[in-house]
Amino acid sequence: MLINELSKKTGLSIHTIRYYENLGMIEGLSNEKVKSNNYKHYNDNVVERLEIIIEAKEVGFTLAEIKKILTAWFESIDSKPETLELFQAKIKEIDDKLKYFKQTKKLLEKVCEKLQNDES
Amino acid sequence: MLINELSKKTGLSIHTIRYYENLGMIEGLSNEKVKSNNYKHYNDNVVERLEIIIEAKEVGFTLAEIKKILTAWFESIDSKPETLELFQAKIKEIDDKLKYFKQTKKLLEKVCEKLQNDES
DNA sequence: CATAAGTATAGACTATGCTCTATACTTTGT
DNA sequence: ACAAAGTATAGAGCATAGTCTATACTTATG
Repeated sequence: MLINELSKKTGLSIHTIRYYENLGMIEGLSNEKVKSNNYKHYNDNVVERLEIIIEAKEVGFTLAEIKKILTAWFESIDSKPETLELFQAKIKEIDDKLKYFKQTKKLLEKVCEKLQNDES
Repeated sequence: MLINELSKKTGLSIHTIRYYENLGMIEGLSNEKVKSNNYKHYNDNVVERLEIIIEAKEVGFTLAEIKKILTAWFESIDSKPETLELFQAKIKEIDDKLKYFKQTKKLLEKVCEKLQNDES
């Protein structure tokens, strides 16, 4: 598929997709033999990668971190112990964040109660 | 307490604290009657506010959003239905994030497994 | 009492993550 | 064939959240 279709499938803007491609997070290939243009073609793996990017961004990973996740997951070149440690640390971070989320949810619920009481 | 002590208590840099103060998220008062300077004094309420800021930032709230949380919690001026709705929407967002967190944690655990298998 | 350390203010600078514009080329539809 | 739409590349611009520097004043210390 071309970038337009990829954009529609993922909900990401064409600009954003190109930005991610410039960062080396995804890669489209231009079919040099057949075509006179250099339009890039993206396969389903790219969709999968973008979906992981979206999900990981949602929980606060930086693009640099997500790039490492993708490399470890799809390329598995980077199987140094350091990388394993990085991800184990990240799992711990996620557990911490879960704690914070629950605290903040409680805080917000208290705020809501307070607002409702003030109103009545 | 002065800004230096506040910085030490919260772990935030003096620069960051002043940045938050410029945004109107916290307020220090200079004791105009007694002193010749305009050094600002911060009370324990400011520490509390900064701790809320740190916690809420941790779970991905923007500073603008956190400012509203603080206003609703401490000033309770802003008890418009809109504000209540904002926070109820935020609680829903947090629930969504919890879902994403669990997914991402699973992904990372799989990545770790994969890395460990490749190594062996 | 001189000097080092702390404080205030304004503004410049940085990093991240987009977002948009300009330019140029390619393809598609009528 | 010609206009409209799609694509590529480079680079400018923007929002958020700091971070740092310069300047100037105040306070504390040997």
